[in-house]
Amino acid sequence: MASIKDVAAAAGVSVATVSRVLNAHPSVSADARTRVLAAVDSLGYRPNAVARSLRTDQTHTLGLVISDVLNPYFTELARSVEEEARALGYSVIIGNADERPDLQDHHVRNLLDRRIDGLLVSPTDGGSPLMLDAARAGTPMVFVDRWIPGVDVPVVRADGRAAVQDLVAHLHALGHRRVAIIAGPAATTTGSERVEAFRAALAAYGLPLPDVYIGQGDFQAASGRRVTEGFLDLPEPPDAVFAADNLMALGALDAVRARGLRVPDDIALAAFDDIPWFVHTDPPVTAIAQPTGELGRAAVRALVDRIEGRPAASVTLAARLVVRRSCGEAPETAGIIPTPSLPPVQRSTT
Amino acid sequence: MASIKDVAAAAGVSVATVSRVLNAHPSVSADARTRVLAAVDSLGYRPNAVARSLRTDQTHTLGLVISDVLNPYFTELARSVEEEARALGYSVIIGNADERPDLQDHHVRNLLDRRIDGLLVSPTDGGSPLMLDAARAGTPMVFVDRWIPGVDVPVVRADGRAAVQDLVAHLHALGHRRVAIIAGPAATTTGSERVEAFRAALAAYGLPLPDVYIGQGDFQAASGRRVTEGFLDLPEPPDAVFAADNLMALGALDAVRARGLRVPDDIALAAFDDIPWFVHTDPPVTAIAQPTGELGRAAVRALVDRIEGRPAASVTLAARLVVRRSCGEAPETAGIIPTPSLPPVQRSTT
DNA sequence: CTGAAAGCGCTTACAG
DNA sequence: CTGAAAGCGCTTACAG
Repeated sequence: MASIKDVAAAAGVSVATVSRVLNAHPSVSADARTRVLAAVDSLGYRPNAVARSLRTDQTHTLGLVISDVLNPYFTELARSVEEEARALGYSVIIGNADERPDLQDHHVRNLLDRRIDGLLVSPTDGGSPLMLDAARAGTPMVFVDRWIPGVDVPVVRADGRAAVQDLVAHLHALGHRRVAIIAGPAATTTGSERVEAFRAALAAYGLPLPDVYIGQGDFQAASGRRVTEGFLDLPEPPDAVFAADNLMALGALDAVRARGLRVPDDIALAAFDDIPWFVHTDPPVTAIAQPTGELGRAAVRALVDRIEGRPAASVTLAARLVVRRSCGEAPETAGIIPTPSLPPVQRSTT
Repeated sequence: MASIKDVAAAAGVSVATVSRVLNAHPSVSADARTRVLAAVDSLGYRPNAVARSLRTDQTHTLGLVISDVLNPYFTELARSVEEEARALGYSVIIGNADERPDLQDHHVRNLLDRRIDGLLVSPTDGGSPLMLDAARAGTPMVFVDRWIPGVDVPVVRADGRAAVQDLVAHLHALGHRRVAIIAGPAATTTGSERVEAFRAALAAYGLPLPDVYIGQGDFQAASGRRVTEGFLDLPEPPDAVFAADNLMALGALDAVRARGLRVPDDIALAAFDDIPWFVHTDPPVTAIAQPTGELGRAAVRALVDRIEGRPAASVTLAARLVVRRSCGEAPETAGIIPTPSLPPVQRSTT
C-alpha cells in the first residue's frame, strides 16, 4: 500500500506538501497541487486513517452500544444513528450487548481502546465502573433510549407516559380489568419506567397491578414466552398483557399460540415499540410507537455537539399509541388515537 | 488519558518493559511485572489501539459490508459474524449499503482507509472498481450470501435450488399454475439466481414464467408493494407470488391487504428467507430458510484463515423449505418438508 | 509557498 | 532480563 512518502517521491515534493494538498491547506502552489494529485491518482494512494488518528487524536468515529441488534427497534435506531453520523462526517462502530452487562462492558472497553471520539449508549444495566469512569473522565457520551440516573450525561429518549395512559384507557374501554405487564429488567430505565407508567395509569381507573401480574422479562423473546406461560398458569390469568418491548410480545404470541388460545379473544396483547410486522400479525398488534429515527438523529447531534465543544442538550420526545386489533374490537376507537402529543421537551444539560 | 510513558514512569521501568508485560512477553522479571501491573491498575491505563495498529500493521478488525441492516436476514447474519469474530479475537465494523452501490463504495473505502484486516461483503451490485481492485491487490476478502462472478474470492452462501424445487412442488400440488416472482436486482447473484432456480423448477412441471410475471424489485419493502400492485392490475393476475426476500414479502402483504384481498384465498405468497415473525403473520408465511448463523460463522472462519495465511475455502450450505399456510391448506404437506438436504459442498478456492 | 523535523503511542530487533 | 532507539504514517508549528 502506497504511503505518503511514495506520493511525495512521485510528485517531487516533501511529505508536508502532500499532506497540505490532502487536507486542503490554502498555501500550496497550483503546480505542486496538480503534481501531487496526479501522483495520488496514479498510485491509488489512500491516506492511512490509523496514522492520521494517532497524530490528530481524533478518529471521527462514534461508538454505539446497543442492547440487542436483533431487536428491530434498535436496528432502526442504529440505522438512523449511522445516517446522521455520516451526514456530519463521522463513522459509527456498533457494539451489540445482547442484553448482557459483560458484553456491554466488552464493547465499551473495545470502543474506548480504539479512541472513538464519543460514545452513544443505551445501557443494559445500571452501568459498570468502566462506563461510569469514562463518563466522569469526560469522554463525550450521550444516553439514548435507556439511561443511567445520577450520571451527568445528556439523555435522548421518548416519554411514553401519555401513550401508556392512552393504552390503559383503550384497555379499560374494552372491558379489560385484570391487566398484566411483561417488564424489562428493573436495572434498566425503560424496564422500570414502563411498569411505573402502567401502574400509574391503571391507578387512575382504580385498577391494581398486583405482583403476580408483573412478569420479569429481559426484553428478549424467550422471556416473553416464559412470563406469558406463567400468566396463563395462574388460577386467575390476566385478560390483557402489555409487553414492554416488541420481542417479548413475539414471545407472548408464541406462548398463546402454543396453548391453542387466541388473541384477543382469550387474552389481549399490546406492546411497547411498533414495528412494520405488527400490521400483518394475527391479529395486528396494538403498540406504542416511538419516534425512533428522530431519537437516533437527535442523539448523534447531541453527541457531536459535545465532541465539537458545543453545549449538548437532552431531548425528550413523545411516543404515541397505535391502536390495532390485539386488544379487542371497538369500532369507535379504531385507528390512531390522536394523542395530545407532548411538545418536545428540551432541557439543557452540558 | 495515561500513556505507556506514564506507566513506565510510575513503575520505574522503560516503556519497552511495560510493552513486554502487556504483550505477555516471557522475558520480564516477576518483580518488574508486578510493578508494571500495579501502575497500570492505579493509572487505569489502557493501551491505545490506534498506536498499536500503526506499529503492528494489524487492526484485529473485520469489515462487514451488507446490503441492508433493516433486513432481519442481514441483521442475523451480522450478529453471527460479530459473535464468531469476537471468539477469534476480532472486532467487526459494519457498513450498511442500503442496497445502494454508492453507499457500498463509501463503506468499502472507509473500511479500507481504516486498514481493517479483512473484508466480508455481500455485494449490492457487480462490484465497483474500488472493490475489485482491493480484491486483486490482495486485501483478504470473502463474499457472503451474494457474490461477484469472476473474482478470485471465496464465497460462503446457501444454495436454495432444492428448496425452490420443493416450493414449486408445493405450489403445484395446491393447484397454482399462474405463478409469479418478485425478483431482486439482476446485478446481484441472489437477484438472478433465485429467478433462474424458480424458472427451472417451474419448467419441470411444464409451467412457464412469462416476463409479465417477473417483477423487478430491489429487495426492499416498497418495491414488493409496487410489483405486487402491478401483478394485481394484470388482466390475468398470478395466483401465487414468490418474493425473493422477506422485505419484499412484507410489501406484498401490504399491497394485498390494501386491495382488501386475502392470502392465500385470493393469491398465494411465499418468501425467500425465513424470519420469526412469519409464524405469526396472517396467514403464517411459507418460506425458504437459510442456515444464516452458520453462514456468518463460516464466512468469518474463511476470512480469518485468509488473514492468518491459511488457505480459505468456499462453503455452500443448503436452504430448506418451511411450509406454513400462505400458499393454501393441504393437510398432507403441512409442516416442514424434509428436504433431502444437500450435504455442505466445500470447494477450495485460494 | 515549501521543507526539515518533531512527535502522536506504541512494538521490537539489537546490545548489553 | 532490560533499556535506548528506530520506525509505523501521518500533521503541523517553525524557519525560510
